[in-house]
Amino acid sequence: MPELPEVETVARRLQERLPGARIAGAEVFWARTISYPQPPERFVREVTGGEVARVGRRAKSVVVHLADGRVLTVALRMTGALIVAGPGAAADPHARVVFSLADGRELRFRDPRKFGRVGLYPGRGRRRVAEPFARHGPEPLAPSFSAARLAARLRRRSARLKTLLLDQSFIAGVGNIYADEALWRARLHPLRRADTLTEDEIRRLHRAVRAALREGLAGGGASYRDYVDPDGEPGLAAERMRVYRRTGEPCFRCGRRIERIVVGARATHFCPRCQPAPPEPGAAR
DNA sequence: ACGCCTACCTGCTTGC
DNA sequence: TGCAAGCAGGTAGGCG
Repeated sequence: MPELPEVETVARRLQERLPGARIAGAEVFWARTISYPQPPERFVREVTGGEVARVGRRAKSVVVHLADGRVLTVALRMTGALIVAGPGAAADPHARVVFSLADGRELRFRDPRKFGRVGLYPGRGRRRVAEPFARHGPEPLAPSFSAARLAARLRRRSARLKTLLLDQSFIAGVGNIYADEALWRARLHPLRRADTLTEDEIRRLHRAVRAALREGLAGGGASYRDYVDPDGEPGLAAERMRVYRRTGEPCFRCGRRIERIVVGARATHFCPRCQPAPPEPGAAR
């Protein structure tokens, strides 16, 4: 699933080739992909004529900043991909939204499972449209995301660590894969309650989240199967995962077999020795 | 605030 | 070999 490192990688690749491009038209093949504005015809009308200024990322969304200040947001969700196709490229049966660029290229949003969302929002300032990232938490890789800041947020919460890491209003950009990887790095059990962490454990978690995301980023965001970059190239395989989907395989740190449990309906992988169970009720093994 | 559930979706894997 | 069931999970929204 595209999480922060994958989305950031996509955004950087697009930043290399999209700025200056003018959107000559758009076609929507799956109406529900458009989150705003509605109906899709209005989205098409309003996006047409836009010029790409730069491409960035917020949370797990690619954010295309247009020259007039509006932003085109693309939430890749599970299987979404943004592809830059040259003139004459074969049609893609999974394309949900296709932007034709004035230079003859196409920017395609392909998304087999149709979970992804594309929106066009006014820039800051005027208008009272809900800002698309109003409820999102801090960016974990931002310099301002300090251990102290994380500590302050954790102390207020009693939820389980795994649940919190997946909560986009708590921290933006972490998904199921990097949540498990970060908890393994921090040697923290996924069911630990946030407000029970010691200062040292908080520091470990802070470091671990950032290290896991940075390593994913360094690998070109290659953590999942459906990933393709804007050239349509698949990422590297996910060999660097320490626990994710390694159920029954030995822990890289201690050799103990990795276990899989379900937390909040999400598959969760951890090492029962390195990540000791919380001494709370129901925390058997 | 939290946990739990359902819905949204389709492709891949698993099991018989 | 073929086919059906189940799994995968990001996020919104509803309920207790």
